[in-house]
Amino acid sequence: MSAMARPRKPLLSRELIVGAASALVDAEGLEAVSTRRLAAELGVSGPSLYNHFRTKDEILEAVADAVSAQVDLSMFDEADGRDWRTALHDWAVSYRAALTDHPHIVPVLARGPGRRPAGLRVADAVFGAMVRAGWPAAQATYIGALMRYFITGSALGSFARGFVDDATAYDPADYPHLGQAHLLAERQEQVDEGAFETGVRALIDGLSVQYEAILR
Amino acid sequence: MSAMARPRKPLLSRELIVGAASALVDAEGLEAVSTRRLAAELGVSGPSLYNHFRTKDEILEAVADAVSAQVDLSMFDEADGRDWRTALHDWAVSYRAALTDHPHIVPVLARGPGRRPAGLRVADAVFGAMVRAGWPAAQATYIGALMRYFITGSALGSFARGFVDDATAYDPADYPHLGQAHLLAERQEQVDEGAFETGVRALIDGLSVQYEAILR
DNA sequence: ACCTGAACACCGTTCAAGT
DNA sequence: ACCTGAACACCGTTCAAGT
Repeated sequence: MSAMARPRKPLLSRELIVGAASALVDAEGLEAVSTRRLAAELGVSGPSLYNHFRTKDEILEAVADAVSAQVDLSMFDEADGRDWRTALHDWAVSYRAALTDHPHIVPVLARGPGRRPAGLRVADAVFGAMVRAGWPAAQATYIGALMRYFITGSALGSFARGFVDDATAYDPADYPHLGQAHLLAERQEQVDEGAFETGVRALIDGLSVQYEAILR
Repeated sequence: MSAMARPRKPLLSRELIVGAASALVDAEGLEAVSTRRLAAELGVSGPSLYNHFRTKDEILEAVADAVSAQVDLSMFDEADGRDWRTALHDWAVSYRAALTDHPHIVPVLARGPGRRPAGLRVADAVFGAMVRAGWPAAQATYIGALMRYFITGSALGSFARGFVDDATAYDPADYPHLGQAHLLAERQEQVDEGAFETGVRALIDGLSVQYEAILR
């Protein structure tokens, strides 16, 4: 025995590392993830991780990609036959659900699709479906982008979560219309849900107006 | 002379610190801001900052708030008389401009208004103007939230910036519709601009539909 | 009150050494 | 190939000491 430097079977793998990192992020947040802590969780020493990932950031990117992989894309299948409006709405709901399931990784996801395979698959599916529905390529690109803006923005900056649960923080002399802002903290999810649903509906209704104009 | 522990006039102030931090964030990004580095920029030692702010995070919050303070709110003045649609659009453009002027601080801003005075002033102005225009309080809350989602999401996750400028990164077999994705990196600002303008227009058009329905 | 240097408990990452 | 401990150059924050 003694100083077991290399076992015959690898102790780690990318999958193992991503799994432990995901669990740690979900349980304790992004700040809890240090290479030493993550390695300890896996029963190895810190530098071992560098045999499988080049940087800590690559590990977090992989965690984010695993979340993107949970987004349902079946509504964009050619065989599905859903109207582009319905498909876009259902996708937005599925996307948001994936993000609110793993809120702590959203800041990483919000940086853009980058090189993450699942994130790119999402962008590809939306673009393809919009083009098939008759949108010009340029607008299809815009739609993929703007939906992403809204969905990640909503998951990241949850409006209500942004307010502090403390009446004294909001002097009515300073903010005449926010008298009950501290109440928002209590009704957090309701405000988030309502704003999200209202926004998705508005976006799709508004896009419909442009769609009709394009088809004359 | 020798070990000057305390001068008769303070070397630092909150304003001085926020100014130096803003400059550093703009020039080199969030990661460049360490308490030691920031202090060096101000000609003092690291721990000095803790006489004026309780944590480094409070300094970054103050930097974010200074950006919020640059957002034009005059379109929401009662005397301005602009239609709520026009006011919302003009405000969104002003808000986005403030964020793209200081892109590195957006991740901090996107966390929500929290206790930042200028951020709260923005939320207050939007809410007040929507209520005055005839929106019920609940919808006015939603509108403030969803516009913020979209604007910060757009500033944060700039779609095009998210793609890598490297043709080999995107195998057409994996992403059948993203064949020219690497081209997006070149047309970065154009895609961002187009997606933002399309999205704002869609949001406001869609809200108009709901507005008409509410007024019967 | 406001600054200092020293110290504490951390970081991400590199690297020679082991099997 | 894959793990280790030691080391490097950092972190944010606390605190006693100085004026």
